[in-house]
Amino acid sequence: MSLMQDPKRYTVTAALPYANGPVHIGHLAGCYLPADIYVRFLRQNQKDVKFICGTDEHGAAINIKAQKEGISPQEVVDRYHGIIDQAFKDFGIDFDIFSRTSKEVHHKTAQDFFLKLHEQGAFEEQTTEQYFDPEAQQFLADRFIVGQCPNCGFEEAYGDQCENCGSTLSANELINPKSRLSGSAPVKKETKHWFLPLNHLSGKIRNYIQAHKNWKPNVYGQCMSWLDSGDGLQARSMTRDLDWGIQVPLKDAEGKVLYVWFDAPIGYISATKELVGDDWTKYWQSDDTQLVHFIGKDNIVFHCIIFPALLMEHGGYHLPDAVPANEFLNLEGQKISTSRNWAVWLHEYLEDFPNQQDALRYALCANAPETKDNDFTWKDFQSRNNNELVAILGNFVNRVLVLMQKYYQGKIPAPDTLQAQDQEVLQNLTQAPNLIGEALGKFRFREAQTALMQLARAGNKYLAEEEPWKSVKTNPERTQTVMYVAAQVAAQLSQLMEPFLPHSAAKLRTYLNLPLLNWGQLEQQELLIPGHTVEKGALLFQKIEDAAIEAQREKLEASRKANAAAQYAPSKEPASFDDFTKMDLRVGEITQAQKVPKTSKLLKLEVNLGFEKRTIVSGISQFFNPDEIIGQKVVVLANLKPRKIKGIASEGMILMADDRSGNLHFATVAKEAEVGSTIS
RNA sequence: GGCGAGGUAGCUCAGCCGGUUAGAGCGCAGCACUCAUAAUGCUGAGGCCGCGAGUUCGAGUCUCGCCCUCGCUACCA
Repeated sequence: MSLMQDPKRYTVTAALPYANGPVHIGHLAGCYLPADIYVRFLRQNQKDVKFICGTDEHGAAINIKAQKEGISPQEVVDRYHGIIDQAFKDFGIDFDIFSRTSKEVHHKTAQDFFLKLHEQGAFEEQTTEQYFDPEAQQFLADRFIVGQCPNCGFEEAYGDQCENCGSTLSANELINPKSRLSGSAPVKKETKHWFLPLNHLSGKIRNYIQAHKNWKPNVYGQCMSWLDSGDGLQARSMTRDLDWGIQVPLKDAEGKVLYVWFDAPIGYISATKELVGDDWTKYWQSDDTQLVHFIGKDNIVFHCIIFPALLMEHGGYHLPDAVPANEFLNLEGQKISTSRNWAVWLHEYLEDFPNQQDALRYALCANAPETKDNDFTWKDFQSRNNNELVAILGNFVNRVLVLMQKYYQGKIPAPDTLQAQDQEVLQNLTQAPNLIGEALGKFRFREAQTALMQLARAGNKYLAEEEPWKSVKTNPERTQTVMYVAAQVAAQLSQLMEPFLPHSAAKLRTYLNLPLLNWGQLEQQELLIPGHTVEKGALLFQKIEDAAIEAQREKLEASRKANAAAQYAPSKEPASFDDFTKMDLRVGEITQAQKVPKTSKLLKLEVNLGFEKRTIVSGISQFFNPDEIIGQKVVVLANLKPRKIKGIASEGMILMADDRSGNLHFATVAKEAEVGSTIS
């Protein structure tokens, strides 16, 4: 989506951060930094733009966090809203509004939106059985149920996933489920919910997506993948049984709230209302507005399919024009993980590197995961800062300021006749705004920032070739010309840096006594007229020493060690001898093995137990080839109730050792043990 | 297993509506310079463009198959 279409105004949103934790560099690189750069660029172009964000404060995870810490959900979201808001301010992420979904205007907006859809008959009511806590008298969201993981035996698995083995679960699969509210055993009870059927919209959605073939391949591809998937688009429940969130505005909906994924994107709309009042419709319901959603790749489906579907059903809305989703940023080769504390938190970064937010902005933009997952390393961060920001950009500016002071007491000299090389540099200056602007219009932030840096490189090259420190002794007129040209480069940099490095750009402009100019004005060559005075200034960027980098790596290393230590599965509850004797454990021998078609983990085994042969389906094919395990002696749980897996009746279970890396090994017996032997 | 996105110099990444000798930054090796945070500039070495077929006068660039990484999804009792 380029600026060429020249819409009347822009609505730019950045994904609402979830208010149950602080934000880290992955969030910044993937979403907020590119959004901020884009918006600063639009503003510098005098565009009518509203940059919208805020915290997403509903949903079960916040409830849980509150319970864990013994405080109210409101206290949780208040705390993290504050931390996140401050972090964004510190990094210069310059929203027009940073709101929150707990605001009244949002509750009202979301409820009205829901009611409109309801009146239009957009929802299907469905009654299903859900777990209900009789003691707390409420239905339990998946995350409110704990129980034993059917995969790994972990006792504290949640109803949506097991944090020990990482598998995705449904609450019905948990063994001995317990309510996290009261600790009591939940009962199944019927409950009604409002589903948005997406299937009848699939044609419209497909047309909408296909009208945007220019979207990034990762975004377009994932949308089409959803539309083309075998089952098509499924109906999704837009409500939940929960007491934290936005009440479903219907009579028969006591204790039910809007699903966070319904309410969160509407938060963009509410925040716009809060910001501009009745004018909000211009930013959401007018086709001469360009609507851009910056998100991470985890949000693609919601922003490209579900949210547009909601807007379509409601009617009257302009649909998103661009969704420049980034991929993920890894940290030192590993996935960023909040729970494993494998992250660089923004607020902590600033404690360690005060006033160096532009260094991080620069490094993250230079290495942004625009087309694929990227890796952030502290060493790369250091070299970006030291070799590029300090050595190329900062150094060039400093050279100019120092020479200007030394030769002309800060007064811009009048140029003599411009030679070819002077004109070439000046021409570079007039072309740069377009070059950078075009890249930004296409959401190519790395490319844009590289073009900016090229200008500083050109400045250094120009000084090295013209050597004003030599000519000053022999040819004052020539020196004046060279310094005049060099000063123009510094001036242009102070303007073009603004979207990327706003703090340093502002500093530089004060050194140069320049205001922030419109992007359109930057094509004029003479930003600094002869006679204009510039200040002595100071260094724009600081070098980052090895010790500081080492300290950060040690911090991560500590997390790594803590994680490794915690990786043993926790001990289980005591069991009685009776419990144990219920298990019929036998020695068996694998006599046949073959892959189950269309699965990645399953092997169909035939196991000889001596008195009979059993068919057992086992999820081990990622660790063993069928051929290799024929003849393998194994321990079999023989009296496990048979169960059909992928249409095959599995009559027992092979016992496996599951190590801390998740590798499986056979629990086995001495070779001479006879098949069919009992184990006790 | 299905779907999607990637696999290009030691590292991080561009390039891909097919077209002469494949690019950038960092790192590395030389040289030059000293105004500058020992900063800068120049030159150079370094690439079976994941593997194998095919289409074409011509393929990182298109088609098919395979391998690897990441994501979604099915599956593990």
